[in-house]
Amino acid sequence: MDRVFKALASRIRRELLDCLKDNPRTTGELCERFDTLDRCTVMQHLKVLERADLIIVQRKGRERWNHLNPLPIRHIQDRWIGPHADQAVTLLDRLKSDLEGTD
Amino acid sequence: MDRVFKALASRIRRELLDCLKDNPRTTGELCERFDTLDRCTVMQHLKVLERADLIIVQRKGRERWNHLNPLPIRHIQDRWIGPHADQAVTLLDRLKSDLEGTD
DNA sequence: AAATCATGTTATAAAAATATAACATGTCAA
DNA sequence: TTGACATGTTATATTTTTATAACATGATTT
Repeated sequence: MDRVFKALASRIRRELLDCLKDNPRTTGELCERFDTLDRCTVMQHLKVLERADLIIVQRKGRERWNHLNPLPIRHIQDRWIGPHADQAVTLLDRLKSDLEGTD
Repeated sequence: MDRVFKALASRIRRELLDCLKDNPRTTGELCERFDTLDRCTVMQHLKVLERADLIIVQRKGRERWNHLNPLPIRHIQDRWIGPHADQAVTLLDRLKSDLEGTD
């Protein structure tokens, strides 16, 4: 879970995952998409994502295809994000009843 | 959104938010809870959380009470985490129909 | 087989994050 | 009023992350 949260801390890495959301892409395609960065940097970001299991790598000949793996995201949603986000409902309920209490 | 993701990258900060999930606590209480860290470090972590709007600070005399603000978490859930986590359902559907296709 | 393509790795510099030390300020109790 | 309490800020050292340069490897095309 730690690796996933750390991986998602970087905007570039989130955008990489955005790119992969609908379709897998080759490493080369991603390097073109983020052409303001040195290729090595993109490689390093991809490595962070891979070590967090956020992408699955598939080699085909000399190409490397990167697939989004949504399961760790699902996992942090269920285990951390969700329970904390649920407090927003609790908070709204509390505000609501506080307001009703003052009517 | 960037600040929220960066704030959540740190395990210590996530644990701070865990502490605040059910009840607000004073800064002093949090420093005691994380007594392996220097108080200045806890202060710095709290500052990151505050600047990400993940906590709301309420001063009462010489005490500072820190309240979890769940709304930014809700926000990243709805805007980023959720849509990407939904791919897990899509992925499972795809695997399922792939399996059915091979029957 | 040689050249090109696609990607990978290591080294290193710079930037960012994290930790503590030291000093400071405001509130409360004696 | 003084001392204790609760917290805040700045300076600085250390660690981690992020960026590029340089070199390397395997697959494909010519």
